[in-house]
Amino acid sequence: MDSRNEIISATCQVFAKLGFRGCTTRRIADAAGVNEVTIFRQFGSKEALIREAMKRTHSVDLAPLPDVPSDPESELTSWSESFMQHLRLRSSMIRKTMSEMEERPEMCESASYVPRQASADLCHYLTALKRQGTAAEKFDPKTAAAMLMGAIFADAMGRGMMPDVYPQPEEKAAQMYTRLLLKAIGVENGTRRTTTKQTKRAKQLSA
Amino acid sequence: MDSRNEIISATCQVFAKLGFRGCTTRRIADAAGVNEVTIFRQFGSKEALIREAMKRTHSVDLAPLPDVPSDPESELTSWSESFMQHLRLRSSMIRKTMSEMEERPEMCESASYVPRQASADLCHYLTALKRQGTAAEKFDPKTAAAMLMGAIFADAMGRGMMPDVYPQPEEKAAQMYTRLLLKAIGVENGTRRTTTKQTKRAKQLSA
DNA sequence: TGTGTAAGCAAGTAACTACTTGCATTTGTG
DNA sequence: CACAAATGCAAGTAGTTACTTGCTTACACA
Repeated sequence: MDSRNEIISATCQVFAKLGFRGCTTRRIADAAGVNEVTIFRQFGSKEALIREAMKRTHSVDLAPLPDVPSDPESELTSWSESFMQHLRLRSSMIRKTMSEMEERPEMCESASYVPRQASADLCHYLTALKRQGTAAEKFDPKTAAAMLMGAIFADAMGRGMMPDVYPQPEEKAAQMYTRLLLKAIGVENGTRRTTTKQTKRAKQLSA
Repeated sequence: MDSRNEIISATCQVFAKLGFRGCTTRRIADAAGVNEVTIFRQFGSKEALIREAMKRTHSVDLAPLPDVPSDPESELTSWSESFMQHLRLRSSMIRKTMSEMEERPEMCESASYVPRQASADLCHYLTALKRQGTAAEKFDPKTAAAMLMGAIFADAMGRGMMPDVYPQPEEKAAQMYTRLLLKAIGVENGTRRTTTKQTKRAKQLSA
């Protein structure tokens, strides 16, 4: 039972580094400190192994977004920061998955779970802001959500390749995108400073 | 000289579909309708071939953005649309390139040329809007540029995989992101309707 | 103490990889 | 016509790939 986990986590590492074709059973065995045959005895085939490994990788704990918004700027900022952090930590894996998906559509299902969930959560929150009247402008929640998530996604994927194209400092980027979005939908940045508790929570989440 | 071009364009196709490791000399030869040895006689090695092919792929004609903004909404929208179209047409190639870049950093230079250029152009335009006073809000041009480009990039990369996450209809998406950004930086959508000529140009560019 | 299960090891299979060699054929040019 | 360069074809090299087989070792549990 122990070797099984060893193999799966090794598979994730190797796959993130080299993609499907580069993720050979030999390399997995070496990384896992396991004999190559053990892989086939445990999982039957390379494909089955990778399928199994993908299931584990694509699961997350995203920062929650309250049902009724009370401090949009700090709530949204901490959500953005946790989303950004999630993407950054998995950027290699995400790049590989996106690249293989056309050739192996079955990977799509598990891979798209997180962004789908994030989009739904964010849409729900933005809709609440709109209904509350906190957001003064007319806007389409789905478009606004796609814009914020897109900005964060592109930053997480592209900054390593071209750091000068993205805002500085890196740690403030999520906040800066969030503020821009809030302005776009007409949310005043009169952050309710009474809710220090919430600000605290935001900070610990982004850490 | 003809077989050379045939081989290079075949390489681009195969690479976009299967990535570096999947882009075998056998497959390239088949796609080019050429004997495999011809590849080695012409280019010496697979690596040299792909290097050559990448040079050709990563070149573009992006819609120009005027030095002095006159109709921000239509000008920016047509730019966004052409940028989106460019990304969509090359989405497979871009995905593969992004995936291989960690393993083959030499590909980065040619691949990052277009987004760098686009970012510089957009920043320049947004700065002009700010200086003009057309943009009422305080904002960082680089952040704003990264946000619009990020939204467009994520849409171009992700819509095929999860269409329900992105705004509908697809053809209006670039415009919707652009409008949101303009609101964020405080540009009134009082499009100067006198400049019908410009609107026309915008439409033909996006077609 | 005996037994079953999971693991290691060594070796081997058939297919595929990048790349090479030798020779025949085409093609454009003087 | 003659010559050279570009290409095709058939075959082969050495390495890698996914996956298999047969046999041995180690450990848990009864």
